[in-house]
Amino acid sequence: MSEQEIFGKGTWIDKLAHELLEREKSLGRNLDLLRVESGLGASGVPHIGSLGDAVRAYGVKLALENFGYKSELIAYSDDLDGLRKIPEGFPNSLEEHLAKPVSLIPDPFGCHESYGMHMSSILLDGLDKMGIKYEFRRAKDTYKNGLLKDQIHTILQNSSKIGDKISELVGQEKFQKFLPYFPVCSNCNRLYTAEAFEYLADEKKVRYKCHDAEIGSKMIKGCSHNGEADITKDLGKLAWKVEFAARWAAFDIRFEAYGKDIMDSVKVNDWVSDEILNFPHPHHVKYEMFLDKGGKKISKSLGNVVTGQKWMEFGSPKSILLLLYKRITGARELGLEDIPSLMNEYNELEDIFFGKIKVDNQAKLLKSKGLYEYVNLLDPPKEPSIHVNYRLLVELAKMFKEDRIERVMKKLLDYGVIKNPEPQIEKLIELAGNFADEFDQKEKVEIDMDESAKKVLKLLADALNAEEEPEDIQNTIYQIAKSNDVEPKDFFKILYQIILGTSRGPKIGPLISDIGRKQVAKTISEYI
RNA sequence: GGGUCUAUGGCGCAGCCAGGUAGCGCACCGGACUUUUAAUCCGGUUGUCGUGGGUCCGAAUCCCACUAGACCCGCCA
Repeated sequence: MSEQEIFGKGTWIDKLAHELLEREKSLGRNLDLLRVESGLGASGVPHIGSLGDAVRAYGVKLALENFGYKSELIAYSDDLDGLRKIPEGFPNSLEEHLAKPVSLIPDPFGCHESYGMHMSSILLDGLDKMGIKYEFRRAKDTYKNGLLKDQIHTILQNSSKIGDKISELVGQEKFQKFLPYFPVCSNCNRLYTAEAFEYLADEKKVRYKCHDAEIGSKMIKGCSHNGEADITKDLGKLAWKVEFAARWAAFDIRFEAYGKDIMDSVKVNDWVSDEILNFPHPHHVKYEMFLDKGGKKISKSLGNVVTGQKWMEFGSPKSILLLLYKRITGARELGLEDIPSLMNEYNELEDIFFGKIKVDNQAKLLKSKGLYEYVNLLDPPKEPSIHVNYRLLVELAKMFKEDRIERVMKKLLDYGVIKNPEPQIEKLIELAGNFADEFDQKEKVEIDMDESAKKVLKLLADALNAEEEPEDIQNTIYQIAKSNDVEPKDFFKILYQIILGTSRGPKIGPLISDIGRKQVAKTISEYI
């Protein structure tokens, strides 16, 4: 690393921003405002990967600002995207809206103006909760207001050249025959069924015919309508192979990250941007998809979505930011079970940042500190927060289901983990508690009990209910079992099953007094 | 057909992108505590970093080739 220069805060984000700046300088472009873009996608439930695209773009914006340039993040919702599949958990009534742009489909939950806005707002809400600032734009307004009209015009005039290039670059021959523009059929409101076959350049209109089309594995009926669409104001959209390019040129975008699944589209769009629209394409970075634990791509229409909202039930917003900023390369299998280690890793980074943990390697020290700053959106706290190991919290939360916050807090004070009950710890207990409830729901164990065991349980319940606190609960249990010819070993097992739902657990005497002996007595009596 | 990623103790992974003492969790072993088990705490063992070359004072890390697996694209977005 000696001959390697280190940029900014030493993370991949800084390196990327540096590359971007070098490129812009060599292109000789105006550097007054460097726009970065993130696409949102409004047809499926936005998962952590969609969030990642925007969060990382925002990171680049921060890095650019840190280098002294003005930058802004455009969050672009493609709400003219047609609905192709009904996502898991959505009503089948959506069937009639298949192939329609998502912004023209009513919100099945009735809380937003359209299906598309419902989906987008889930993502925007996630971004808001993480403190990401953005400028929101949407496809519907973009096309309606004719913001892309010049680019569409140029693209359609060059459509045969583009069609040939697409065929050459990615082997798709479709656009040698049809225009890379999908009008929304003015008669039935459907996209994709209307095939554009001629561009009337003087009038800026495309002629189309609405016919049956295969979307996914489904046949969508067209309405046979013959129509013309005005590209300056009617609804319709460019095919993806050329749409990015039009947007980049129109919005003056200098950076956009992309997932590897759309690599080919980006390749084509870069060419269109450079050669047809005469706008040097934005700088890119490619990232791998997040996979679920089985190695499958997280799909918006499958049930394996991890949304930001779901994540934040268990982990802090910073744990997501850490996940997304720690690296960008490499395929990653991701699940909610990764939250505990990320929560702890954040604490470790904070300790490094505040010098509580020594790191010898200077480059690594810089990088860790830099990462911590990015996770805090380059506005790190002045004081370290109070650290409590997340796994410990989960263990404690498993024990206390009632009055959880209060009881776990008391334990933490007893253990000397914290000195005072703080509101921020309450929040942590809440998160860890949710985690414990979600992942520790052991299937109701069939408890194997004979009559003598029940008798002993009854005796124990009575003892626990007595006004006088038994001196030594552990010993009391042992004695009761022994004097009634029940193996203490088996009896302990039964108690763990009743109290914790497992066949083993922490030492039972203290456990019972922690939970409250009357509470335990009550629980036990339900089994007698 | 095109492309990308992955390969690191028994298992699951981090470290690689900007080279400098190979790390973590689980498992395992020992100890402490325990009137049982477990939990907890302390300590410990476990590695030719997929194969072969190259660059370098120095490679898990960078470059090239190869092998195996996974995924994406070749509908649409």
